[in-house]
Amino acid sequence: MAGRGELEQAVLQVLWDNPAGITARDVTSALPDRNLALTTVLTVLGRLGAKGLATRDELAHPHLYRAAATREEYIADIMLDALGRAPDREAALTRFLGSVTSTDTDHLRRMLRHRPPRR
Amino acid sequence: MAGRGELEQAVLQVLWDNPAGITARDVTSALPDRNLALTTVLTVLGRLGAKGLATRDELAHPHLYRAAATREEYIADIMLDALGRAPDREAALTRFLGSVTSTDTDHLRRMLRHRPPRR
DNA sequence: ATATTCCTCTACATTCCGTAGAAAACTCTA
DNA sequence: TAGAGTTTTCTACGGAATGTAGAGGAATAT
Repeated sequence: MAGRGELEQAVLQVLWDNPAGITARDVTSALPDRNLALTTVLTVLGRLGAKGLATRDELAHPHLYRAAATREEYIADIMLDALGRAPDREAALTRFLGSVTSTDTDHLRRMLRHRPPRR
Repeated sequence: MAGRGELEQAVLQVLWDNPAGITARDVTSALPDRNLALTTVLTVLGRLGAKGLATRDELAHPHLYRAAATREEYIADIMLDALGRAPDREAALTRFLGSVTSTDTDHLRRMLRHRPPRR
């Protein structure tokens, strides 16, 4: 269950930008264009928590919220989830490689060189 | 805009399993557990068409429906979309590689060897 | 021509999301 | 310790997406 909504995404971004934790009020301030009520942000944070995408430190007052996973973990999870739904992983990976930029393939090559194949 | 619903996914699967095209009635038959009305399937097929995920041959009677993209293209698109939302593509790819199976990395290595780096 | 099958249009219930007020709980300060 | 201010919870509502399908017109078959 991924945070699909626009606002949920925006709030997640704020959480990722504040890894040390952030209060609901400061999340609101971090999204000035939206002019959100504090309770709106609290609702969204609660929903993100219910989805396992955010955690909160209730010992702190006001509560501190954090993203449950890093941005990269979140992205990688989406990618892995998609890949996992492919009946033929290799074919999906092939198609993926075919659409990725050459910079990406360069990165991949370098990374794979540093993690040599299991033998 | 991805076909996010459960039923839409199930119908997409049927379309992928029948690349030559399939009638709405046969889609219904392919999902016996759901016991769906034919019109339900037609509605879903229409929605998938509106989303660009399915096409139909109206010259045939009954109409023949097909997936607009292969399963692999669909999957790869989701992966690319996720990757595109990463501020740091390299970091996301690194995390992705870290979670993928060793079979997957073997495949990737082989594929990358066949598509040498642009120089 | 008529029975059968198919397709379109319309509709309704449910769930998710954006949004926020009312009221309870907590904290600070005089 | 009693307000005052802040924070959190609960409840709610409107709009969109989705699952579901009937009514009735359109196409086909016999």
